[in-house]
Amino acid sequence: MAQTAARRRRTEERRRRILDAARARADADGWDAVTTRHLADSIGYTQPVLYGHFPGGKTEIMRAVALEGFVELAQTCRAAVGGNRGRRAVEAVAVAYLDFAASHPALYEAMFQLPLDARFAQEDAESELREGFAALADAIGDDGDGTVTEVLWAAMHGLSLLERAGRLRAEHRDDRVVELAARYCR
Amino acid sequence: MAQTAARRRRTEERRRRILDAARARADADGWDAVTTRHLADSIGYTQPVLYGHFPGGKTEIMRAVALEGFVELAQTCRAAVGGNRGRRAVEAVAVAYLDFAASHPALYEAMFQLPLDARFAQEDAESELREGFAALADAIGDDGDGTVTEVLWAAMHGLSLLERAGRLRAEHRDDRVVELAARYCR
DNA sequence: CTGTTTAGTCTAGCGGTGCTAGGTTTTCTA
DNA sequence: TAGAAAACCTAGCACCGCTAGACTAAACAG
Repeated sequence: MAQTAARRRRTEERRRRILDAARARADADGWDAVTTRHLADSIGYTQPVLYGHFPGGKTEIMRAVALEGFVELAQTCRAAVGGNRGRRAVEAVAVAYLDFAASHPALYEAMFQLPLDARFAQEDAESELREGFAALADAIGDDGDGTVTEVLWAAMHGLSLLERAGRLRAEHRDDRVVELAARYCR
Repeated sequence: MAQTAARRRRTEERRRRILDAARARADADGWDAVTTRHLADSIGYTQPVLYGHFPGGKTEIMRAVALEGFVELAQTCRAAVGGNRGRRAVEAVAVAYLDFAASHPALYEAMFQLPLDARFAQEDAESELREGFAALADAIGDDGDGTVTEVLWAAMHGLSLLERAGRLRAEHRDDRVVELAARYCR
């Protein structure tokens, strides 16, 4: 039985290594470069071992990475709001959000862009996602039905993606944040 | 020489069929379902023929489709603005933009999400993209340096993507448009 | 009309992908 | 220590984007 626990520990540890390897490779070279063969190589095993940990294959691995991303993003947004209120809060959360997306491109991509199962958001990630949403709503003091928060979220999401795609002028990033905050405080 | 013209016409026609087939298949089943083999089949030729028309392969085909999308989107936005001014103009353009993205998902994906060459936007599509951007700027009467227009564009872009991903409440779509227009008129 | 060049097209194949069936080895249990 | 169970690997499937080289049809020159 003691060995069983050790085994479980090893399993858990290897699961971690798979996710870390996937995330590292994805951040470096994009998700296309994350292949099951490379992933298996990087943990010192062969392909089928991956499927013991993630029966759903590459898709499930990406899902697991994305899920961690939702947790981190919600925490990041909460921390950014801190004691700020009104315009300051919106600016802080916007900066934090854009920084997060910019500094973890592959993670953000897994969270929002990859064709993961559509029902994904409604299950595991739902609570994490809602937590992040609530952080946003608090930041702008949304006391309505959440419509304003949805629009703010969409704006930050769009800014993240267009910035990364190089379609917005990088030198105007701060201006955009200011502009955004001015239009969404209260 | 007359035959040469006929040949060119046939070439042009086949190029059209390739693009149409790609776009149709992509809209139906996503870009992953657009394979060079299926594409060749659907025009009645074999794979290498595609590379005679698009030496860059699948990527170049997607690029060509995306380019047409930029033209259509710019026209759509211009038409939507029409004689409207202020808040009405923003609402009209937002509705048109979101409708466009929703009704041509694969086209929109090719335009903004697929990992096409980064320098893509700076070349062919630049003028079309700028045209669409100008239409937006006009709609909101942006007389500044374009920062506001960038933020509005990002908001619409984000709304499009989050809506399609099923992460916004579909029944609140009109509310979001109203909210958006209220915050970006003037 | 004939021979030659050129353009168009196909066959076959490369290296890569995600994924898996089935046999082998290692580890744990009794 | 013998047998059961878990862990792991080999080998292979069907598919992907893409291309070299052979073949055929059309255009041209004499």
